[in-house]
Amino acid sequence: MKKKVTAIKGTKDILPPETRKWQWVEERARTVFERYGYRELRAPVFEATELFEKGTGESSDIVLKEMYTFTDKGGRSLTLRPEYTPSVVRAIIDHRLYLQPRPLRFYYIGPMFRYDKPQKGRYRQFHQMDIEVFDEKDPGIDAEIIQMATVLLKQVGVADYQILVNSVGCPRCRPSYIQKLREAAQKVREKLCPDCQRRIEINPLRLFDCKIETCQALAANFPKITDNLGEECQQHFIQFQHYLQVLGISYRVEPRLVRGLDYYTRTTFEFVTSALGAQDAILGGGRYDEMMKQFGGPDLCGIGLAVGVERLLSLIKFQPSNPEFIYIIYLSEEGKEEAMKLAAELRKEVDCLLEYKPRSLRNQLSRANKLGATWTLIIGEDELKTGRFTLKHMASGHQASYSSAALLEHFKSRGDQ
RNA sequence: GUGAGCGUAGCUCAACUGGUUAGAGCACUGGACUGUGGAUCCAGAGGUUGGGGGUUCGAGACCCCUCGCUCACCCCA
Repeated sequence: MKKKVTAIKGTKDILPPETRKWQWVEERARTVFERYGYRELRAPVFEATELFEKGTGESSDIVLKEMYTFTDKGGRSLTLRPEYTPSVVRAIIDHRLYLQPRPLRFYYIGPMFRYDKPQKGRYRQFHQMDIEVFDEKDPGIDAEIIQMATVLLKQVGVADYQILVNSVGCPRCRPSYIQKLREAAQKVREKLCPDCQRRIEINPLRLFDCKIETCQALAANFPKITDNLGEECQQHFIQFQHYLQVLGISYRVEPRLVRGLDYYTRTTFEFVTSALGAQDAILGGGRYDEMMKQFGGPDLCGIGLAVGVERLLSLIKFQPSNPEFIYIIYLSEEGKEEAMKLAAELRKEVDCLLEYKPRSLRNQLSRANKLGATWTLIIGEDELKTGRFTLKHMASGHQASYSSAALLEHFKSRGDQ
């Protein structure tokens, strides 16, 4: 093999027939999102780097080490979006969308970019289906979003998952909790692993995530965020869970569920599965009540979720079948011209494939068979003489002759069914 | 960024302890077969064994470097 030009690390070509599966999932997602009142908002794939530094958060792993950042010819620092939420917030402020009747609901399906080391279920270009709600502080919406996600999963035939929920508090109650947690960890610092010792300063919430047994045992005695929420956050969390129960959704409170984005407040949640390897989250999200304000917009709260399309697809066994089509066969120049005209007509009603390499009848039938044609339409000497063309159903071998008008009528009535 | 495993034809894989000109199945193209496909048979095309260096009379195999893929850590979709 000569020097290869390949897709770059962590990116993938999505080829037919795999693309059918994507279209199928995307279509179902759109239908569900629209049904819950969401409308599509398409933002650019790149933004000012600053948007993510402020939005996603300077201390998040995403901003610290995972962004595709570059300088354009005008000297601006731009970044391929690693997530969607800051872009929507920016668009809302940009276009004063908050002046429209609120709450606002948007969805989007598209690629995201993170400079991560690729592994199972994790790519540098990956795709998310994302929904966001602004200016709805009632915990009912938190529950509704989760209920909608269960509907989406059901629509695409995914059943093997668990719902984890948590509350991470807000800027009023979280700092004092973090302080408490740090103090508890400091007392047993010597017994913790080096990683955990670093976590005490950097990200104490991660102390609960350590895989080492001794650390886990110690962490079990650390104070939990869910026991240290402020009054309002506490009420929100209780109500949220109440509404989940009202909607008949089973879930597990997981106080360790922190999520890597700095901006979350109160509700966070994740849908996990055992079928994905180490990257077990198929969908995740939460509330970000402070973001809009931080960008100088109005003080509107927000909540959203992102579904990982690759991860979702890897759980879906189903492969949609190819649509039916006619492979048109001809045997002479005169037949070719008739075939071209007929194909143009028939395509108003049915998929047609016409090929231009001269082949024998046998050869063309063989090719039609390989390509999976539902029917072949034969235009040979006899057909040209009589003006009646032979339509052959490939699976059964049954064939019959039709005038061109009758053919069109035949497929038109099929389409109406 | 750290660690481990793996790189032979488009795909799946062979090639003994290092030993001729690196093979097979599937797929592809053509033919047997000039108006009836799926089957069978024949033929063709397809490789710098990821790349570079080293050891050796001799390397697909052994050693070093490098690139790529995969999985895991961190973190996340």
